[in-house]
Amino acid sequence: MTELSISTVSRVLNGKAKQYRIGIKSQQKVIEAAKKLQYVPNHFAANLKSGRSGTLALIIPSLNNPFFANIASEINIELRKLDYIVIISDSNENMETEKKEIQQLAARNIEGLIIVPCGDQWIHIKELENKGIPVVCIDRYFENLDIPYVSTDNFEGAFRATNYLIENGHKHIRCIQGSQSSTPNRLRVDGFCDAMKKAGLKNYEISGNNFTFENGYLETKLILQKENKPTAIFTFSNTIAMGCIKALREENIQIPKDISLITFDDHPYLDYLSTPLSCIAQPVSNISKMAVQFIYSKIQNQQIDISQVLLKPEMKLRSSVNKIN
Amino acid sequence: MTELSISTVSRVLNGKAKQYRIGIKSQQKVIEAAKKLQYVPNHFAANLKSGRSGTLALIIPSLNNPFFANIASEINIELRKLDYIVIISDSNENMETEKKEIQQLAARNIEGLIIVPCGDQWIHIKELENKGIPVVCIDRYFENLDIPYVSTDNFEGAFRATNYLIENGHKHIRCIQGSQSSTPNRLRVDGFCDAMKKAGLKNYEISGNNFTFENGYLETKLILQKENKPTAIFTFSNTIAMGCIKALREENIQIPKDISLITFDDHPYLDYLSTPLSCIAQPVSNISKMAVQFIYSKIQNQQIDISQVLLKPEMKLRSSVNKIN
DNA sequence: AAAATATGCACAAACGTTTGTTCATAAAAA
DNA sequence: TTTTTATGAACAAACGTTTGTGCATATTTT
Repeated sequence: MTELSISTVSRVLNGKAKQYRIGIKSQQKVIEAAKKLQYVPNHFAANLKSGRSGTLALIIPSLNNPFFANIASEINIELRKLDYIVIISDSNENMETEKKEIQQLAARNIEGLIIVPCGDQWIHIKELENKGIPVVCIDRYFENLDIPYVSTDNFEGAFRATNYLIENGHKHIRCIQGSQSSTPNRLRVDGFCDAMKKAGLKNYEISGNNFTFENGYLETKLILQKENKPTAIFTFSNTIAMGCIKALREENIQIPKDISLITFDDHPYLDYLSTPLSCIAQPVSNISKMAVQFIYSKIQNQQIDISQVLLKPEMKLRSSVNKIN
Repeated sequence: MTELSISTVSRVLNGKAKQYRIGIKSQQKVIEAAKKLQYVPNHFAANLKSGRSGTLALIIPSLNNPFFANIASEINIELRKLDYIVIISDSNENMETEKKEIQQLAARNIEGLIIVPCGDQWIHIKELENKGIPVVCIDRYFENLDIPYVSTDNFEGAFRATNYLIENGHKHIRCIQGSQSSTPNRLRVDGFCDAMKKAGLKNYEISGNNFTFENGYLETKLILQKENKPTAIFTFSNTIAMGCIKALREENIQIPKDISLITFDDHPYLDYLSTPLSCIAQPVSNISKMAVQFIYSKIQNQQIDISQVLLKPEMKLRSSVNKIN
């Protein structure tokens, strides 16, 4: 068609015309022909040769959780801007699934992985990194492991939320936590306990074991069984909060009249709940953008001095916390 | 390592041992060695040769919309079960983005595409199909085009919702619609108008032009400006409904005391809103599963007799519609 | 005018598999 | 024993690019 060799075409289309001194005329011929024929290069062949796949992977625990869906959306959009395609995997909060996904992804020569690890194991993740594939953790991460991460300052978030409750006169507070094996959860526990201790308060308890609706529902039911009900509940995720609200509603407990509620994670809907819910909002957009920046730097072998970052959360006060006494 | 040829290894690992009569012993050797060396085949090379990429694509208008996130999640999980990897793209409700994505995906030799088309153009989609890549539309689709689709029976959904309002004594109803270029929207309009006409009601109007929060907000504001306020509003999506609620709240209009509200699309949160919202719930899970089944059949060149399906929606009554007069 | 240099492009190897074919050897049939 | 058939595994081409190298031809320098 162009009567030019394959290599010439390849170089022009890859913008290496100058480097290989392809004449202007030839370039135009190639570009024209490519348009006319609607030529799309075969990525597989290209990648096979070049080793670059133009593909990144994102593993999150559940696309159904709006918090993660939000992250996925942001990351997806950011990476497209950089001309990467992203494969989104749903580990379903299941360690085995996560491991299998990573295996599969490795076979697809992904250039990097952004992951919200779903458990406390990290060997498989570290192994991937050892193969030279950059990894960045978001939201959940591993302290003392030299994998870059971007997350919220969970300690501070929990600390502030708890203090807010305390300032409003609450002395008996219950926490419903998520997965105990996750670092953010641990830090939230620490932040909560710290605030309570500093205030000299001892009437608190932490229960729960999962970032799920069910966990929130069940634990709240349990809390409501007891004689001595708390004046406030602090849930560690939006899913837990929803379960909690369901249980409270079933037992005819009013928020915040009977029990105050504050939660981690924001969502547009929270404004429209029967009682608009106060929360600790994580900087999802910035977390996503920074994670993308990290992975991109690593792919390009750029050194990044600081690669373990905690961003400040924002407390959004609505009307789910009552001032008492 | 195994002292066997590459081809033998390939065949064993691809389960074609029997077909090519590879001895049991050799098979074991290969499998052992593969394990020991943690061998992962290079998909690019494999796909280059075989033409099969093991990759499907999903294009949706916005991951941030819980309705689509839900679909994405379901489809993702279903396709993983079939050993496919799925690339999720966010067209951002933008036609140009959608076209570009399709181009990019084609270059990646996807074996099929499931898409929620974001506009009224379909040439680029048809072109993809003409290249031999199976396409299935979900939610939004094109009538009179022979591309398979799975969606909700939007006419019936709107018809039933409207009738429900009418049965509750509403005579002055306003609709806030989404993108007029989409088939589901058109059918919802039809369903709504049909129900009104059949009831002999003439006091209705349809406004709006987008499945967005802002559209819902703005149109509601406009509606509230008028002298003659409707007794009920019917929004055509969850996003529109949220915008509508915000506007109503700002103007101190109570649901359902002052104005009743019913919407398309369900969401767990709807139960916990200040006024739990009645809705037409789309069978998301079934839509997703059927779409996967369609695309899988087409990939395997199986004939499917019926490939354009509308599934029945479910009306979920909560408490946002008042009985009047 | 000859030599040196710059310019433009094609050749061919390589990437890591898959797969049709061939070839050797072992077992079965004649 | 010889011929036929079954069994097992290697050979080599091909997939569609990328990229190092080399060979002309054109241009500049001496």
